[in-house]
Amino acid sequence: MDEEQERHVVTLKDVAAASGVSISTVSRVLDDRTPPSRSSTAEKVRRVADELGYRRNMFASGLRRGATGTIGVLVPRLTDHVMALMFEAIERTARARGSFAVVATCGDDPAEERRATETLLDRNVDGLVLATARLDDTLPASLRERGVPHVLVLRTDGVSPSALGDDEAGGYFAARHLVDLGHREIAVVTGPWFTSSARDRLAGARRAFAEGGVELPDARVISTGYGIESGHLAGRSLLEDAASRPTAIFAANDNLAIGVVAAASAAGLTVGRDVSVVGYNDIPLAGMLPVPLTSVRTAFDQIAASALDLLGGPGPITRALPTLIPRASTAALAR
Amino acid sequence: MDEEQERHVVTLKDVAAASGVSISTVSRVLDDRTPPSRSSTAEKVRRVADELGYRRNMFASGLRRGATGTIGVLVPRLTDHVMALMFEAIERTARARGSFAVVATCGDDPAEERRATETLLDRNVDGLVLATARLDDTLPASLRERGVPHVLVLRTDGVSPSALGDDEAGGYFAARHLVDLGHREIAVVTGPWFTSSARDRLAGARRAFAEGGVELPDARVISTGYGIESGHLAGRSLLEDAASRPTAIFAANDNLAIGVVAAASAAGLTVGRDVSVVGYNDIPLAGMLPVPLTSVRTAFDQIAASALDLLGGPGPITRALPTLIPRASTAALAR
DNA sequence: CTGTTAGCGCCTTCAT
DNA sequence: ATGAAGGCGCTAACAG
Repeated sequence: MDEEQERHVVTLKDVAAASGVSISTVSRVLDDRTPPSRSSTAEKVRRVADELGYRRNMFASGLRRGATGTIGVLVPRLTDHVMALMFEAIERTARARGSFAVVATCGDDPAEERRATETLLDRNVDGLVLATARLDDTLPASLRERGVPHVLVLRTDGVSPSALGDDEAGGYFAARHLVDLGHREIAVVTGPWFTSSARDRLAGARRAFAEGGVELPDARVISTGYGIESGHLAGRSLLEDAASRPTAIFAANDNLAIGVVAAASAAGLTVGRDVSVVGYNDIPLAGMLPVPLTSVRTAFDQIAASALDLLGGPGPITRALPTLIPRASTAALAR
Repeated sequence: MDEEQERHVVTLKDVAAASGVSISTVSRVLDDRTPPSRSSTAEKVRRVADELGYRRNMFASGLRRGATGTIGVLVPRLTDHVMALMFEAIERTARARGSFAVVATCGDDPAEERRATETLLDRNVDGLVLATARLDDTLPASLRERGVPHVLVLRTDGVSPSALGDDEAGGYFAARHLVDLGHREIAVVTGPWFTSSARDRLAGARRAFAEGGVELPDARVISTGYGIESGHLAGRSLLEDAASRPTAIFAANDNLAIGVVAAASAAGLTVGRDVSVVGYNDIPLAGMLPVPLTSVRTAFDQIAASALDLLGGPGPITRALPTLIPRASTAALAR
């Protein structure tokens, strides 16, 4: 019956009138940044605000405060499972800390990346989380100059505060696993050379190979995209010639691994028997494939937590240790 | 050298001062909602604004205008590929129309759904796009009462404006495909019974079966979640008994299909030879599996466009026609 | 078309 | 601890 009243947006003024105090008192009582007062006035104001269904107008509040409780996240695409996992982890963490995470996607295009960054900045975000860093990228540098709080995740430019997985260690675990299984003819399919993750995972693999006395000729290293398609192509070129075929492949990303597996199937090879494959990130799908995929699990939640920590104060580069998850796609080398 | 100047945020006042006109003139010239004036003053103001690097303060603007150019999107989770595809389509469409899409995730929990809705509303979004509708859900009804502009996508409650795929038709296409291939022992694994998509896809399948004179006993219908895991379980229970085993399975979602395929592999069956499997949505992964998956392609972009149209004026329920994409996972019944 | 005037809802000195 | 007053940056009436 009192529909009109329902539709009216409740402001501080309404709460003040209803509780018989001034607007500023209400504002202070309802300020969530300071420890809540236990005075009777405060109690009453809170109760009235609740009854009336008061909700702070973020625009007015943000305009006045400067800060907005919003952090902007930039990812290449959300349809990349790794990025979706990363964003969800950031969103969860932000929410737990009382912030809201908004995301923008920009593909792999640096120009689009800048545009998206400005869009996010236009929305007065308190800080920026970038999962898009290229080693040759100038965006982080320009953010540093402009004094924009930001942190890089998953990939770094080597300078800005970054929350990463320990890709070198992960690469080492994956390669070491294959070496331990007796493989000596091993290929590595890694991601785009402009990402620190691709380089570091390869570097870690090289270390394991050196330890195990395994050669890694250049022809056995393919740097490509991070999509399934790329893995498919790489797998085909590695597996087509039966004579030079490796017995194991480390794909520096689960998508790449899935592509490699598809190529192996197409070549009539059974993964886990004829050829071993290790992926990276351990996306949920990895364990649910027809042949469950051995992978290196990235600690997304830990990375998200570090990232938000680094947004607060200036900090260095952190690296969360990953874990090898062995499954059926890797097996001991048939002698 | 003029770092200080760089750090200062440029406001309308600055632009006004620099161009020798009043603030309101600048405001009007820079108003992107009206056709841009070609007068010399306007030209000059635009140039100055550009040089100074003016960017509208969305908070101040939003506070004054009421509208914010932001639409809120609610999905269960972004790690569900279907939802990631849907959101990306909405984001693209929104951007093309000059809006910005923000997303919140809420799992499958109605309470969380309400919380997330309020969070989005608190951010003064101009409208809400919900991909979370349950048939028994009261949220759309409450949004209708409160007069909040909203549209449902992919799933409907049957009342609020909705932009859907034509799930009945899609279910028909999938089942008809199997019938045409000669299968008569067919099972259907569909999604949660509280989603319109699960019910409609099953209804479409039933129509195809009826047309083809194929029986669908209750034991051959499994309603479950929309995750890979659910598909795996359903597949196992359908395929474990060789005597009663169906020769084909329609999974009303690619995740379910992937789970079914994994179960088939585990049971020593080769998909496409021993058992045919059809999925739904045609996520990019579907075509890249070891055995490429036959699927029904959902027109996400078309759905996104309809959704934003419906947000404008009140409208009915639209259904975008899907397309069957036949691949190697389905084959003619070996006689 | 231009400028002047009043706020949008909130926060924050500054007094009390 | 409270209230009064001013203003964040922008836009919408209102006059000229």
